[in-house]
Amino acid sequence: MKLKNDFFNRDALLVGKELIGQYLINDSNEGKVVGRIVETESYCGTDDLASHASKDKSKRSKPMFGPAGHFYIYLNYGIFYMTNIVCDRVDYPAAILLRAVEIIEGQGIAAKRLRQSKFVKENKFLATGPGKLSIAFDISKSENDLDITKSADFYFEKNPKSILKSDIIKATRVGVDYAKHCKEYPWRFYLCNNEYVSKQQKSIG
DNA sequence: ACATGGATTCGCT
DNA sequence: GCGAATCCATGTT
Repeated sequence: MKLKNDFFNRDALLVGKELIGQYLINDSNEGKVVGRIVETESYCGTDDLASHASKDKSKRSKPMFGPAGHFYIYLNYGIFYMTNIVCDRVDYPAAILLRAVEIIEGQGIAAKRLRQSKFVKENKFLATGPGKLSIAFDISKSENDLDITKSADFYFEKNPKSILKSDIIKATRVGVDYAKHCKEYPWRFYLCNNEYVSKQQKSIG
């Protein structure tokens, strides 16, 4: 069952947590790539100094202020695209960064895409980090602001098998040392003992 | 116009 | 734990 607007149109921390275990799907003409989400980070509000929206609405962060269920895609380090899914109500900036998935279908397609990026090493870890995830799912700036509740190419599907609450680890977000007190926020979620979670794992219980 | 720096990844120490 | 690769968006002249 596809996840619809009502799933995403809620508090970003709740959505970030509940996205763990759900499926991200890219249905392309090359074939289908399916990933089980194992790591996310929430960014929300203008008070969150780690969020692009903290400097108020700019041309870049505009999708974060729009309706839930749209992609927010941007280029980082001049190299990697970051894939976010907008949540919560219109005019309240909130999004979930998809940091890692375990690819369970279409590994060959994902591997082929990754091979074309000279910054990614080829191995079985196809989407263990936000940059690699975007390449594996062929997500780039043309997908920015795409409504994934309407798109036939990109969508989320509910995993009928739910994840134990105790298997979801809370942690601090990665790469936001500049964000003053906000860098301590436990707004990162990942699946306990899963080898496809990206490497940095400072759990805070 | 120009300067700045980053929601990363990999490889080496 | 640290540095390099790399380039766009943003903020500042």
